[in-house]
Amino acid sequence: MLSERRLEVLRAIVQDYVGTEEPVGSKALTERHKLGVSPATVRNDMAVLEEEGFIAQPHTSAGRIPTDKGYRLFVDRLAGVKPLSSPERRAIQNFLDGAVDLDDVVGRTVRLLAQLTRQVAVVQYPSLTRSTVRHVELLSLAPARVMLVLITDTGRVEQRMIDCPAPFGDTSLADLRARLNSRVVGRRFADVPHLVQDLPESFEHEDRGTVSTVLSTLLETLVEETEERLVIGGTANLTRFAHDFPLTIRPVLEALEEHVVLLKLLGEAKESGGMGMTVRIGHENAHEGLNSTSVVAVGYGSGDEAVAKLGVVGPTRMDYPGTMGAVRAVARYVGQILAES
Amino acid sequence: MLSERRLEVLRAIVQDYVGTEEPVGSKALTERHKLGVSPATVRNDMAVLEEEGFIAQPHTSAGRIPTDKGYRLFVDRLAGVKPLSSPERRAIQNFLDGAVDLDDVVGRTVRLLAQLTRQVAVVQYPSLTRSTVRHVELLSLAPARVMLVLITDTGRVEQRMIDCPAPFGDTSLADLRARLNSRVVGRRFADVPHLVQDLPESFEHEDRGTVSTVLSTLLETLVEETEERLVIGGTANLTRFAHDFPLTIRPVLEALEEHVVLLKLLGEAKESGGMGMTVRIGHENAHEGLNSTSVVAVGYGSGDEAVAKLGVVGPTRMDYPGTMGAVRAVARYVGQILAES
DNA sequence: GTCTGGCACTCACTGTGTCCGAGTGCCAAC
DNA sequence: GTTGGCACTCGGACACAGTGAGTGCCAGAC
Repeated sequence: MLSERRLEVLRAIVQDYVGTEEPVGSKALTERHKLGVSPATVRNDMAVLEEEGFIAQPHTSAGRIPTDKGYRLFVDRLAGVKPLSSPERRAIQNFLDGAVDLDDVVGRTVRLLAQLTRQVAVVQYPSLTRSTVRHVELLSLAPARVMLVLITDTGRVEQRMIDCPAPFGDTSLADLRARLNSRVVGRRFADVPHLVQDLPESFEHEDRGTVSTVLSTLLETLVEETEERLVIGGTANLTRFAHDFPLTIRPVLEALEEHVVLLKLLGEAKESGGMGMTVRIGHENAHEGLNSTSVVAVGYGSGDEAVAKLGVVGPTRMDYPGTMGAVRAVARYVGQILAES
Repeated sequence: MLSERRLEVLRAIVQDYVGTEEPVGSKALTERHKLGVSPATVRNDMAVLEEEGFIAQPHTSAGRIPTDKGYRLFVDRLAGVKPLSSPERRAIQNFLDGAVDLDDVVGRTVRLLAQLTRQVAVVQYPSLTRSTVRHVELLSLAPARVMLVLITDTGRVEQRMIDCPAPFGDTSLADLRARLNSRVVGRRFADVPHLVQDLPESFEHEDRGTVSTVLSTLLETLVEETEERLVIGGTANLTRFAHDFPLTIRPVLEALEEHVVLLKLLGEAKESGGMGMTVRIGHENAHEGLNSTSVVAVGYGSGDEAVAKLGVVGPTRMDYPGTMGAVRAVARYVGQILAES
C-alpha cells in the first residue's frame, strides 16, 4: 500500500501535468505544492510510484507523467467531482430551457457539453428500450400502403413505410389503430411484443396478413431502433492537444464517426449501473483509436432510471474533476428538461 | 490572353501539385509531361503565369504552386469532370440501394461520398420548400393536446406538439384532418398557406381558436424547418493534409460544426441554378475558416428540380475532376433512390 | 520573335557538433 | 525516514556549413 504522502505526490503530479502539459519534476513539485518535504524525498517517492506503474518518464532525465493506471488511481481515490459554479449552472439551465423539441434538446446539449468541457461531446438519443409508447399512428397513403408512426414518451418519433400484402380498408385501419393503441399506450417497449401477439386473430381472415405485417414492422422498429442514434460535437477541441499527438487525432476522428463503436462504449458504461458515472481511461477503452483518450460518461433520464447516456471524449490528460462535474450537471438538467416535456 | 502552351503548363502544374503535394519546378515539369519545350521556356511561361497571379512560389528558389485563381482557371477551362469507373458506379448503386428510410439514405450517402472522395462529405436533408405534402396527421394525445405530423414526398417526417386553447373533440379533429388533407396533399409547401387560409371560418365558433393554432403551427413548421438539417462525415480525412496545415484543421472543424455556415455555403451554390455543380475555391468561400479549402457542391432531387444539395469540403489542392465526378455521380444516384421511394 | 543552353545566385533543408540545463539516481550524513 | 550534495544523462536549442533544386537572366541559335 502506498503511504499517504505518496498518494499526495501522485495527485500533485496529475494536477500539474494536466495544467502544464509538461512532464513534472521533483523540484517543480515541491515548489508548487506544500508537501513539506524536500525534492530528494519526492524523488524517492517518485521512484516507488514508477516501480508500481503509476507514473512513467518519457525519457531519462525528464520529469514524470502519469500512466493510465496513475489516472485511474487519481480518479478513484484522489479526486472528487468538482461542482460547477452557480453562474455556470444558470447558464446551463438557460441554454437548455430554450429548446423546442427533442432534436433541439439533444443538439443544444451536445454544444453545451463541448463548450463547457472544451472537449468532444457525445450525446445519445433517449433509448427506445426503456421508453414507453405514447401513441401509434397508422396512415393510409395508398390502398395497400400504410405509414406507421411511433411516438415515444421522450418525444421521439419513428416512422416506417409498409407495403401491405392486400388492400386494407380505412375502417379496418382505424380499427387496428384503436385496438393497437388501447393495448400499448403507456407500456414499455419491451412489453409490446406479447401485448399484441394475439391481435391478428381478432381480425377478419382477409386482413390478417396485413395486420401481421404491420405488427411485425412495429416490432422491428422497436428492436432495430434500439440501435441508437447519437450526436457528436466539439471535434474542433481535439486540435487543442493535437500538437501533442498529431498522429493520434486521426484514429480518434475515425472512431468518433463509427457510431456503433461509441454506442458500445457508452453501453459498456451502462453496466456500471443506473445513472452512475463511468470513466474509462486510455487503454481501458476497447477501441484502439481511443487508447490515448478517456471517456467520461453518465446516464440521464427523465425519471430515476437512465434512458440514455451522454459524455465526453478527451485526452487521458484531462481535468477529471471538472469534466466529471460538468458531465454530471448537464445530465441532470437534461433529465429535468425531458421530464417536463 | 494566355497562349495555349501556357495554359498547358498551368494544367501540368496543378496536376503535379495535386499529386505530389510539393511545389513543382520547371525541370520536373518537362520530365513528367510531354510539353515539347525546354525547362527554360517553361520558366519563362511560369514567370508570366506568376505575374498574372495564377501561380506563386512559397519562397524564392522553390517550385510553383497554383493560387486560388489558378485553380479557378483550371476548373473552368482546363479540366473536365472525370466520370467514375463502372465498378465504382455499381458500388454506389449497391450501397445506396440497401437504404431503408430517409435517414438511412442520407447516412449512407455521406459515408459513401466521404469514402469515394477521401474528403469531408456534407449532405443536406431534402429541403421542405420544394417538397410537396404527402400527408398531414393530427393525433389527440390529451383533451387539449394535439400532435401534428407532417409527411413529405421525400419521406421526411416532422412533428410538433400543440397545446390547444380549448378542448377539441375527436370528431372535430377527424374533420379537420380530413379537410386539411384534402386541401394540401400533393401540393407544394409554398402553396399551403393560401390553401388553408379560410379553413377556420368553416368551423364552429368554439373550435376556431384551436384550428387556427393548429394551422399556424403547420405553417411555422413549413417555414422554420426550411432551416435545413445536414449531416457531415469523413472528418478524419482532414488529417490527410493536416501535416501541411496543422493550424488550419481547427477552423475547418469549427466551420463544419456551424451548420448554419455550411447551409449558407450550399445555399449560395444554389443560385448558380438548378442541379448545376458549384466549385468554390479558397477565398471564394465567405467563411474565414474555409479560406484554404474548396467546396464542391451539387443539387440533387427526385425530379428535374433540386430539393437539396450535397458536396464535399477539401483542401484547395484537391483532385477536382475526380471529386466533381464522384459528387455528381452520387447526387444522381441519390436522386434516383428518392424518386423510387 | 521565340526558344534554348549556360551560368551565377538564392535559399530551404539536412546533418553535425556544441552547449545548456532540468532532472535523475545514488550516497553519505543527519 | 529524510535531506543535501554530486556526478551523470540526455533531449532541446542554437550555430554552421554543405547540398541541391529551382530561379532569373542573358547571349546565341533557329
